Amino acid sequence: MKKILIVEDDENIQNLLEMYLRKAGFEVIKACNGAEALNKFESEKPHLIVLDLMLPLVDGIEVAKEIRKNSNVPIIMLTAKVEEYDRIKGLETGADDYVTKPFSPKELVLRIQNLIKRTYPDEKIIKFKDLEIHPGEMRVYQSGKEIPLTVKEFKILFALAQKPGTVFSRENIMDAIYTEYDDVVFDRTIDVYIKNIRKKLGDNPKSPKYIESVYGAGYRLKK
Amino acid sequence: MKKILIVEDDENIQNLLEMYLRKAGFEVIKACNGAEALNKFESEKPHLIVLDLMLPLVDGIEVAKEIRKNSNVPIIMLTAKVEEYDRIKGLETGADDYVTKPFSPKELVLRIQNLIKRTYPDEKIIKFKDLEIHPGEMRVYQSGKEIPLTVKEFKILFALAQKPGTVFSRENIMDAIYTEYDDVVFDRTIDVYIKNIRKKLGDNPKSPKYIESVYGAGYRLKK
DNA sequence: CAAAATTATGAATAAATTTTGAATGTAGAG
DNA sequence: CTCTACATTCAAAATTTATTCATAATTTTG
Repeated sequence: MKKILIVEDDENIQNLLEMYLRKAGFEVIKACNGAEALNKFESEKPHLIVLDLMLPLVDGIEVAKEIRKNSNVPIIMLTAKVEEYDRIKGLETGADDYVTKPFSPKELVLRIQNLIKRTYPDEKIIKFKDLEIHPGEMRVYQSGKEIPLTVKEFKILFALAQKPGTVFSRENIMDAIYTEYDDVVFDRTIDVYIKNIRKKLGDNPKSPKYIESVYGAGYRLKK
Repeated sequence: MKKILIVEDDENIQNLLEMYLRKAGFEVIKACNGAEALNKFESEKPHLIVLDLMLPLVDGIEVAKEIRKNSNVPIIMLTAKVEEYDRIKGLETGADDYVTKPFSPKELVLRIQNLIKRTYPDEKIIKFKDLEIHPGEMRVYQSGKEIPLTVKEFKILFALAQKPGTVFSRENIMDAIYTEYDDVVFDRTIDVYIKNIRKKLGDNPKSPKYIESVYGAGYRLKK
């Protein structure tokens, strides 16, 4: 989960942004002037900074420069007017992107997401024995050959692969599969998923290569 | 290579500009009145328009307004005199920049290059199998032949093509299509777009060449 | 070893998702 | 205003997946 630092003295904008960003799944930290921004930057180490150009006391550009001395954290600059944008557009301000007020929160969120995605390249491919698990593609490859899994099957294998060797109870596994609470499913359903995954991977419960049954406890990947 | 539409009734200026622009690596289209300008704009989809304010029959401002109804293509307005510039400078004319006659062709070329750079930051043609996706022109070519897509269809295909192989949820896709937050659309609308894109590309959901359905998750381009 | 508990599995059924053709809504062009 | 293109919704059909169930197999325990 990515941390965003909002540096903005207008409390309304601050709160608006916070709301949208939280909704988009980000953790939010706030600062309302340059000094505070630098402090929070040091202590919280955010993954991205949204920085108002016009700040009390210290200019946003100065803040950006200061941060750039130690870090390449992506910075999105908020500018109040188009003229301001024109003023700075030629400058080396250290910002990675600009958004002009008034802005659409949705657009800002999109830009943030893009920049985050660009800066912190993707989810990691998990390798386990001859398996490759690609979360983005929702695909599993076995010795390079794709094994088509359903979404639930994929999620289970993915969950188990987070910690090979660790036992996952059926309840653990259900938590990984179901996003909603109300979806109560019979315990043994998991067994069927496991059976199907094993079948597709050519695995055998008696002498498993991948998925071990742990009697009375659950399942785990065999290390 | 960027296409510039010159709308100018003075043939000397037309030719002068054409020469300079070609030399600077642009493709040049010409029109000598408003009606022709609008036609060429439709058919040629230029990346930038140089528009004379004084035109026979229809005023340049009217042409600009007309174009602005459908497009944000950058427009540079040519004005004959400083007084004229004063007359229009406060108006919302839809122009992005103004150049006063007599002008130095070099300066105009510079301004065009700037505006192009600002408008089309790093436009890259995406190639995917036998498809070519041109973001600037909003066009898709299949084995060199243009496949006419609507704006939304184009945006979806473009979004998917950013990361072939990666699954895009319907929500992801909607984010790519809709810029405003309030524009909430029924989930299944995406399915219909996909259907239409497939139809136009001659793709088949059962054994897709391009767009794969991922049951329970979304869509992705088949790598 | 036998009883009890747990897991494995094939098959049946239920549920969910996708595909599609058609209907409806909407805005712009002529 | 009508015509057209596009966006959107709707609903039925086709497809795929999720879940349950019954029974067999296996493991644990005493």
